[in-house]
Amino acid sequence: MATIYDVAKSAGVSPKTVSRVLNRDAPVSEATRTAVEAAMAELGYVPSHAARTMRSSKSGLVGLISGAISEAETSPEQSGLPEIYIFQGVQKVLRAAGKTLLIADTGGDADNIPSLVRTFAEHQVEGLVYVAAYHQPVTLPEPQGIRHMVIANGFDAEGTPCVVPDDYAGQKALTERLIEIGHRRIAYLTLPDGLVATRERTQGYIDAHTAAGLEVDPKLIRPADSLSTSPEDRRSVMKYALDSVLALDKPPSVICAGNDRLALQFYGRLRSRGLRVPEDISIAGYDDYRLISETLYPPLTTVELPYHQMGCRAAELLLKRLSDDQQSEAATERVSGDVKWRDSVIPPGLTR
Amino acid sequence: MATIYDVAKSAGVSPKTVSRVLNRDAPVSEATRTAVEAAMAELGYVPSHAARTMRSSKSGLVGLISGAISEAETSPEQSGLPEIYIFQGVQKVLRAAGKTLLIADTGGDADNIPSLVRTFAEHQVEGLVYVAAYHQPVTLPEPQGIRHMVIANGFDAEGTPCVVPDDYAGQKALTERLIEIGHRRIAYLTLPDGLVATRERTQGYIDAHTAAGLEVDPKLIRPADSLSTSPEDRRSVMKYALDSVLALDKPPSVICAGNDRLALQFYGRLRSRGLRVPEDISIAGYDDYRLISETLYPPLTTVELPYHQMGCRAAELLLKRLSDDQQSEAATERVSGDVKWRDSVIPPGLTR
DNA sequence: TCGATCTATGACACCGATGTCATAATACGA
DNA sequence: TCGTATTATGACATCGGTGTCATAGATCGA
Repeated sequence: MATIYDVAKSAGVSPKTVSRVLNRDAPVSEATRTAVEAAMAELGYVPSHAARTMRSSKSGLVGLISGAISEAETSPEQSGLPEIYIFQGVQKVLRAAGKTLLIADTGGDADNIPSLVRTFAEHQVEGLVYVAAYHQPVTLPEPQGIRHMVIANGFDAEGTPCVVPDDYAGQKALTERLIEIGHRRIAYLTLPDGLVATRERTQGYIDAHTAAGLEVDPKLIRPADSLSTSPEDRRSVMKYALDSVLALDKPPSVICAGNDRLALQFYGRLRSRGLRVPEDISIAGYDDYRLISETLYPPLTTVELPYHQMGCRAAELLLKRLSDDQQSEAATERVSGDVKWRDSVIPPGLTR
Repeated sequence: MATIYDVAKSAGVSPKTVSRVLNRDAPVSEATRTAVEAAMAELGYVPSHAARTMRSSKSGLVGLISGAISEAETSPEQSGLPEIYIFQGVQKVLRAAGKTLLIADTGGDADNIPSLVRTFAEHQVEGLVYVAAYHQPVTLPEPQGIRHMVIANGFDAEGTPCVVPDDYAGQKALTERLIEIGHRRIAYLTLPDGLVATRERTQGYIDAHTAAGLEVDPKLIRPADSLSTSPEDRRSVMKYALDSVLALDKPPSVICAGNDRLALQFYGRLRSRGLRVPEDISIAGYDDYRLISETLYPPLTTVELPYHQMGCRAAELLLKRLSDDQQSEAATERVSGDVKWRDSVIPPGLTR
């Protein structure tokens, strides 16, 4: 690899002048600049980041850790997939700021984290982004010389800056629109009890009713998934929840599912019972997991989980901390996703 | 940050001795070693990778580029998701070898690639992994001073080493098992014409028949998806393919779908026609896209696309090239995935 | 007992950039 | 026309490690 000395010799100037051409940090005569640039092009010169890092002790690197950083034993979903959207968001923003992203995955074993952090420290990363698999509390390890950290899709007890989805607002917005088009019996078949998402979304569902002056029927709210690792258990919880609400005296005209995966299961079960979607009953999901929501027929009305956006915001939060340096007050940023209105929901009693 | 000099001073030895303790590349007396290690621990010393890189010109970094490196205008799927499994595989292997992974995403714009490659070159990456969105031909940019490259999930015309899924073997293995349990009328409703996967899998389907001494009925093979960007077009292709095979004089006893997404659509459409899965007709998918295959009821028999494995192999291929250095002959490595046998397939004519 | 060998350690230069300071050449104002 | 400010450039040290070579002591076989 050509160095700045090779370029200098080839252009007949000093290394320092080449450096000035590179960084435009001091005036260089037109003629010299041209000569230097020609030499760089001819030699295929690429500046060494390592040397720059050494001199400036600014590496231009940011680390990202994903995988098992959760407190929960098991994830309620075979997750991991949405993380890529977070990566992409983080990377896009960092790249625009001239940073480069280092990534590491714990491979499901949180014990790896200290070693990952150490590797990042050796590379002198300027900051670290932790990505949680789903909206949840996490415990971060000792920073080990890394000054700035942010959490994406999770939060911790120490008040580390973080970006989380606004589950409350999402379910509230969806519910409001359902009410608006006439639904009065809205079932909410949730993710497992105990999840942050379940808690927040349920509150959104309730508040939307209250705001519209409607009473909430607790019989319409049931968990349709469990944290069990047995698929059979989970399936039977799902069935039970669905059957329960359908068996009510006043059955729902629409079912909100805890996520698109549950919605997919509801499609199948409702059809096996001879119910048409949406003519006989409407369905809405959550996540906008497009492989499901756009593939189902009819396409699924759902609430987007703004993963990409969360990644972007997490990166921006980190960049702000890097430049401010002084520890600005901790921030929890809530990012809300749009309601994706598709054909699985129609006004009650309407046959298309 | 503490440096090797700080440690040396604190331990009362020379910097070089500290370096020896770090690298174990020369004998150091027990007493000195202990003193140095104590000093390192006390100061929280972390060696600077930048300094090492500079001295040794070995960065320990490997770059990964994903996103639009395809020749195809649009991906037939909203893809991107499986890439994360490839990432994880690559990262796992690299990490075990002491390398650190830099990632960048083109954000769908192939024009970004040269700039990404340059950034990687500045960081003196030792090699580069390109990840294609699906099994396809790709065109790589000029390496720009990067010596070693491999492609995961794709291949190019120049014979760059690459790792691809063994689509032929996958579909062949699935078809063989279907024949084995008694199916004789096996429909194959494929991904869009023109894809590598379609070509190879169809051949696998045909060869499985031939090997079993069965005739292939071309009416049973139809594309059920198109490269159109319009969801309506794609849906009507799917419907037409399904309706055609069902309307045959001798209709199929099992339908193989080009992927799990299509299988999901077939579940819905078959049920709307009053057909039960698998009692009236069996269905198999491809990809083992678990969010779909394990969520559907009955769970979907499908062929795994070994993304994780491909990532691992790609990284191993790269590592081998890094250590050999001499350009070993180009390799195309085919990785095959297992058939995941689930409840959506039963022998023909059998009612459970 | 003495040269040969080995062990443990340090001095010093160097990797490739860039900050600091010095200086020659040029421009400018009185 | 002369002193001062400005422009353009280079010499040199430095960032934090490690390769090379030198050297003081210890060990050992004859």
